[in-house]
Amino acid sequence: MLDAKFVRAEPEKVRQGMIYKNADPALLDEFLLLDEKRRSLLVQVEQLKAERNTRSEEIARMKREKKDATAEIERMREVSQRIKQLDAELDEIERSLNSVLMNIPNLPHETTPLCKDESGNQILRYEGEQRKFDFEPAPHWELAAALDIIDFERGSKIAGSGFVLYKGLGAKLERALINWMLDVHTQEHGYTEVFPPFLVNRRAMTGTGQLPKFEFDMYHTDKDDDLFLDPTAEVPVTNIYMDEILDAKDLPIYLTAYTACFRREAGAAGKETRGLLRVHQFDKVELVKFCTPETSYDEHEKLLADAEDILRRLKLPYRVVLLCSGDISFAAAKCYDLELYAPGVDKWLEVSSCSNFEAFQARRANIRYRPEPGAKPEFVHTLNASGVALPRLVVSLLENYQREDGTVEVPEVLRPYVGTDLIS
RNA sequence: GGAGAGGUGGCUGAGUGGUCGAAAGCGGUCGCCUGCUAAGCGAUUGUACGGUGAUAAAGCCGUACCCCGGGUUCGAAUCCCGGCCUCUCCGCCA
Repeated sequence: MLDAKFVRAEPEKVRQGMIYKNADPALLDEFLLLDEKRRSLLVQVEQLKAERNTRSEEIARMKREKKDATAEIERMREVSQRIKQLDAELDEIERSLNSVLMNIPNLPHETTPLCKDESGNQILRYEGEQRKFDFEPAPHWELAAALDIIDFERGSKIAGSGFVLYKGLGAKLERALINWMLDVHTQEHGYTEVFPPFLVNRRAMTGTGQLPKFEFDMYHTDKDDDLFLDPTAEVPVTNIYMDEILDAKDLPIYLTAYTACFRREAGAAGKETRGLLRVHQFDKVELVKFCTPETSYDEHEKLLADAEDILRRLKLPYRVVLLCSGDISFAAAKCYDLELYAPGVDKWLEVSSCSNFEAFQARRANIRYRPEPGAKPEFVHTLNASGVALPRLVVSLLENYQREDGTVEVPEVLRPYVGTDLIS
């Protein structure tokens, strides 16, 4: 969330940012009104409480001196009643205030293009060679079915549409990609591997910004547990340091994690979701960084490079897109997308979002650091990138590495992990 | 799942209704001392919110916070209820 003091001091900046992020600025007006109310009520309650405290001391003194305090106690009863009333009112206002603030998005960074829809996205560059085919490239679902490495029908049978059963070398390819990506990030990019819970509680989900706005997008266990399935490893990993004060000398912290990711993707169906393009459960290797505000935009560029490195080593054609204000997520200030080309479906597929959240998540999750010993704690900046998401990577890989006979070559870097150079 | 113990400041740990934002120690910061290091001496040392200060800072004032949420009471770290978490023992289980 945004800093309430900042919102109060610079409402017009907030309003502009909200408009460009397609948020309703009425929320801002509501905030300002409630904030005003809260402060005037707070002053009243605190005065009464100050009175209660001094009179309470007085009563204690009288009792010690064995004097009769009945009259004083009688008057205190009224004061306490009044406090109880005002406290209840205040509590309600604070609840609404908080809920309003939680629904105000992060503001776009100055380098994020301002535009209300995706037409403002900027394709920064194309990388890698587009393969020239001398035959018609098949879509991945045909390749996978013929090779018997992915069984879409049986996945649906046991869980529902959007759930995939990998089989044989398909399963092994999935595992190989996960292991290889983790190895690259830990051994060459300086990340520490973590393996977090796949379910998280409401607090964690709120910390990274998925809640309260997007509850409907997530799988949720019953009311007794009130747990959510990770939609991305960003959630458990970013919240590792929830309510902690980190030491400045430990920053930046680089973490990488594999998790399965679960998304309801409600309402999505049809052509865009065929095969592996959009599924309810998928694997992903995630990169998460915690750093100081001064370094976060440098770290953001490095993060992008780390994610890109995966695609480069696999020798797949991709492009880098700078997202505009209207297309970046609720919690992000700036975001690059990496899109892989898939010749079988002839599409650019998003396989990574590389975002800087600045202090937005840290403020919600209460993740701070002490710039130097004795100094006041400040909020860290958090960043994350997919490094990368598997299904669409597999799509691009199968479709780019296919041969005319329907077999698929294994990219060189993966051969030690898959144990073969050809899927046939 | 059953039985028990417990959750207090950055950490350890005292505190069973008013004089407690909380003893003591450790750690941190500043100063002194010391040829260096270690030790020693003195002082200081939580956070949030609000008021005032010029909706700058310092300062000053106030309120809240002893796991969380309720309750009892004129008054709660302390008593009562619910929840969460940790530990020990038993049971169950991969």
